[in-house]
This record gives sequence, structure tokens and C-alpha cells, in this order.
Amino acid sequence: MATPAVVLVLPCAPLAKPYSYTWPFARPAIAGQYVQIPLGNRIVLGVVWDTVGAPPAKGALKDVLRVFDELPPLPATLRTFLTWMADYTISPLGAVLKLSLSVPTAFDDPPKRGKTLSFPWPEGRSSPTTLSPTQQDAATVLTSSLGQFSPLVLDGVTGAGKTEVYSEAIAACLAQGQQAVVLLPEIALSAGMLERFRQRFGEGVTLWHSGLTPATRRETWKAIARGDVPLVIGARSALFLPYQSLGLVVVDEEHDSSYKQEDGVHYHARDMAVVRAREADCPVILVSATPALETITNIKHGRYTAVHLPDRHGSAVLPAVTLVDMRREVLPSGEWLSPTARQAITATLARDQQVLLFLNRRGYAPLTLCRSCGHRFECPNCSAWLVQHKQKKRLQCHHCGYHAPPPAQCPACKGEDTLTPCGPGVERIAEEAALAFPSAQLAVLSSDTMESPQDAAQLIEQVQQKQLSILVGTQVMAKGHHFPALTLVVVLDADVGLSGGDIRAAERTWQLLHQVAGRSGRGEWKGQVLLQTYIPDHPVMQTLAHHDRNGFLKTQLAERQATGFPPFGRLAALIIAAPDARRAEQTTQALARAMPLAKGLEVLGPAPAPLAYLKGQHRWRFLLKARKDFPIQRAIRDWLGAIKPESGVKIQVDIDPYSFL
DNA sequence: AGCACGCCGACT
DNA sequence: GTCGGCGTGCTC
Repeated sequence: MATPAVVLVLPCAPLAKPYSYTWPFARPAIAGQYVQIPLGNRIVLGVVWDTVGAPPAKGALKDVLRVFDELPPLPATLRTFLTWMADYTISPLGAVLKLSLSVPTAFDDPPKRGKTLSFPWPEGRSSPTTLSPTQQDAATVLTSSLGQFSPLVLDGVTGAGKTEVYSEAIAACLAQGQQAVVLLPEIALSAGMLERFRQRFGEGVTLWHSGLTPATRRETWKAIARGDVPLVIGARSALFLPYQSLGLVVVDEEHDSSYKQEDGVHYHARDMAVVRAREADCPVILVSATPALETITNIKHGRYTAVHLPDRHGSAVLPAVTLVDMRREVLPSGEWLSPTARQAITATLARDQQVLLFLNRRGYAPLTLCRSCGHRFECPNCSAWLVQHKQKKRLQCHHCGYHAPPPAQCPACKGEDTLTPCGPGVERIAEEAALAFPSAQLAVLSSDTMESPQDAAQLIEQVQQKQLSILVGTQVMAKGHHFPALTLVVVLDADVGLSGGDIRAAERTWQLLHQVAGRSGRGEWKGQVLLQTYIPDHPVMQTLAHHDRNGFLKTQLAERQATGFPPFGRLAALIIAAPDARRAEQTTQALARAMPLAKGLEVLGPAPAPLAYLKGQHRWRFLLKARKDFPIQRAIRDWLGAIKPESGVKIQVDIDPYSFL
């Protein structure tokens, strides 16, 4: 009588490693099989990580309870990817597995009734639009890379037809019977993008994001795992789906910082996408008009292959970018539209064309204070000001969700009617524009007015139907949309974002302003962009005005190289957070005493984190800056192993931090 | 992440 | 004398 086999199962719980279980079934275990196992005193989902396990040092083995055989096993290429990622991000392997098994009800039985989703594979693969010769050349490079790992960068200005070009590669991938995934930043606003893919590839195109209903989510997940879904358009979480036969990964707007996941497992979806593709042995296409410095450097070093699309497609040409020197403009306090901008708006409206006033600040005013005693309204849970929202009639924290109605009297001096808004938000700009251009139809487009995809779609529709002439928008307006009649973009405060010690501030500002500038003049008329700035001589402003991307990249790369920051060095952050200020500080001090000393590594801090109090947590931060070849993960693991955090203190590790908050 | 175990404050 | 608060630690 043979003894029952012992297998290693990774539970879907934040555990560092798989556990051993006995395999009580006659048929042998297969790596990747989904199983049900007892863990503690509950029953959880797990994945067979290895068909050969070993008894633990103490305690008895438990039996695997059930095998879910109706789906093919979690592919080996995904398992190796998850293992790599746990190691890279210093996260428990089981927590990373959870990203893939994001559908807790997938294996519930009896299987719920409801519509069965069907995802037809598209037939034929001809392009609905005719590609230009340069587009065709680019498409050929992408298409001929299918079948093995190759990191490609599709680099082309806004309007050059990048989507059409990479769609050719998707079509070829699907024609070979393999699945493709397209990652987009902020999927909720990408209904238009989905429509374009549906037109070409039919009903086999599926959205994947956090807003799906549980039933749709479950059925979609299962269909993907079976290999039945040809094309997934999704947010960064779509990278972890258990594609049965992944043949292509596309990361659109690869420079976008919303690809950086900042809670739970910290990761950058663009970088993870490259590794995912490497493990799946398929191409990954990074798409952008303004590739990240990291990406540019990877091209320079031959790690990535660039595919250029130099022209704007059709008649559209690049907009003229003019710097408005705000030091020379005369405007009364409480107003932000310069006389130069007002003139341009008047002229544009007279031509029956549309205007975008861009300000990356939600609400009415970023700060409210008492005019008699100077009291500032601050969030009780964060070291941040409360933002005044007139539409919603409240003061709101943009970090934790706290909000309160504006009080009738100042809580400090009890003065009546003394609250004064300070500084502009989009609502306030809309107010100013409505006064200045009373006959214009005007709307605010921000995450507050576009909360649901339906709201967003409705507003976008109104813009396209030309029912609106002045749009006042935050960065949600910078992305993707195609408004042929929009010919003037005014950036109210082009300098915002350049202050603060963020090493990527200039890069992000350049990318954002370039992207928002690209909203202008996408139709038959030439576009115009006005950048209101107090620092017109700044390299960011100068290179934007001259469409000099290479000049900008040169200044930035030189600066990063001189300082040893990424992409020329590695960065990691340790955030120490606790509700109790004293305990947070004590743990920080313990870490400081155990600080690693090594050649090629520099530890900066500890210092209070940029938001020293956030969501009720007192926060400290260390920054680790290392040479490119330095094993930063090992140093951090050793460091954390050397101390014991005070009770209630959490230490978060962020490899390759982006936001410095 | 759950969930139980454990050690200190107000109750019938 | 118990009920229950949630800090701490484990899960093959």
C-alpha cells in the first residue's frame, strides 16, 4: 500500500510560502490545479505549487479537500511570474497570488444561474482603416515579433494612429489562436477605447476592471482561464488574469503614473508587464507619445526595441504652443485667466470652435481660511488642507475621504461669515469663465462630475455634439479623447507640480502638459496651446514650447545621471506608519540603529513622510538609493529581519517608488 | 486576510 | 465571580 502523496499548496492568503498537504485522491496532482484546503479553522482556495511536498517540522499534515478540475491549471508561466514578483516587491507570495485569484466566488457551487457569457473569436483580420506606409512598416515590425519575448516601444505623437498600428499585432495574435491583453490607465474613462476595439474585434473584446458586477467578473475570469476570451482591455489588475494562452501584452500610455500601485502589493504595472511577457514568452508593446525616462534608457541600452511613428495621421498638425509669462500679465486678485488667454478664447469662440481650460485641481479652492483670525481648515485625519467643493457644498480631504459642510462660523475665533476661499480649482475657473463669456455653454469635467462611466460618456457626447463650448477640466480631460472642434487649450497653472522634491516632477509635468496640448487641433483646424507660467525660462516650458522632446530628455537624463537617481540607480522607500505617534517614532529609531551600511547603497532619512499624518497614521520614511547592480531587496529583507516593530506599527516597502507621498 | 487565544474593565 | 474589548500570532 503506497503512502499518499504530499503536495505543496499555496493558499490564497498573505502567506510567504506554500504549505504541504496530503493528496488523498487516486489521480495524481498537477501543478497549478485549483484546490480547496483547510487553513487554520477555515477552508480556503489554493493552488498546487509543486506536486512534491515535504512534511513540516512540527504538526500533522491535513488533506486537500477538493480539486477543481473544470478549469485548466494556473499556467506555469503565471506561477513563475508571481514568484518573481513576490521576490521583487518583497511581498508574501500568497498575497501576490491573490492578485490572480481576484474572484473569490469563482469556485462556489452550485454554479449560479444567469447569463452565460460568450466571447466569439473574431473572424478575419483585415484593418478597417487604411494604414499609411509608415504605419504599415511599424505594424509589420510588431506583428513579426509575435511568438517570442520581445519588449517593444511604440513611440509616436498624439494622433499618429498608434492604436491602429498595435491593433494589427493584436489581430495577428488572435488569428494564431492566442489571447491578448491591453492595459489602459484609468479604465473607467475608456469607454470610447472599448468601442473602437469592439468595432474591429467584435464581442470577444472584454473589459476587466474593479467596477464589474460580481457575476460578470466571475464568468469573465473563468472564460479567460479556459482560454475562451480573445482580447481583454483592462486596468493594471488585468495583468494577473490566468490567460490560458497569452500571446501579446500591450501597455498603452506606458508613461502614466497611475500604473503604479501604491497600496497592498506595491508594483509598477508597466514593469511587471515586461516580466509577465518574458515569462509567457510573448511580445510586450509599450505605447506612448512621451515614453518614460526608464523606457528611453532601456531603448538606449538595447534592452527594448523602439518602433517610431513620426507623423500625425491625416491633415492634423502639431498645435502651436505659446508661453504666457504671468509675471507680465496684469490681472486682478481672485482671477486666473490672463488677458492674453481671454483674447484667444474670444477669438476661438467667435470661430465656433471649442476651448479647454486645464487646471489639475479639483473643487473650488484648495484652501479655505478665516479672514479675521487666519484659521486654516485642515483634515482631522491627515496633514492636509480641506478642499472647498461648491457643487457638493462641503469641505473635502482629497487623501482620506473626510468631508464636512462648511461651518457658519469660524471654529477658532467664532467669527461669522469669515471663511475665504484661497486659490483656484476647476469650479472657480468655471465661475470666472462664465462671468467673462456669458454666452458660452460651459461644463466642468473632473472626477467629481464624471463619477460614473455614464456621466463621463454623457459629457463626452455633449462635447462631441458641440453642445459645450468651454470645458474646464482636470487631468481626466488630458487623456485619449478626440474632439475635432477643440482648437484652444489654456493651461492655467503650468507650473503646478514642478515644486516639491519629487525627482519625477519635471518629467510628469512635461508628459501631462504635452498630453493635454495634444487635445488641441485634432481635426481639420490647427490647434493652439497657451501655457500660463511664472517660470517661462524653465527647461520644461522651453522644450514644450519648441516641441523639443529630445532636448527635454537630454536635460532630464543628464540630471538623473549626475544625481544617481533612476534610471541610473535604484530607489526604494520604507514607510513606517502607526496610529500612535510615539510607537511609530520608536520603530523608526530602531530601524535607524539597524540601518544597512554597504558599498553602493545610501540610506536617506529617517524623515517625517511628506504627508506626516495620513488617514489617522503617523508616518516616517527612509529612502534607499542604490547603484543599479545593488541587491536592494536582500538589504531590505535583512534590515527588516533585524528589528521588531512596536505593536500597531506597519512597515511598508515600496520598490521603485513613484509618488513621494 | 481571518480567526482564536489571551489578558484587563463593567456588569447580572 | 463572568462577558467581552481588541492586541498578538499562527495558519501545513
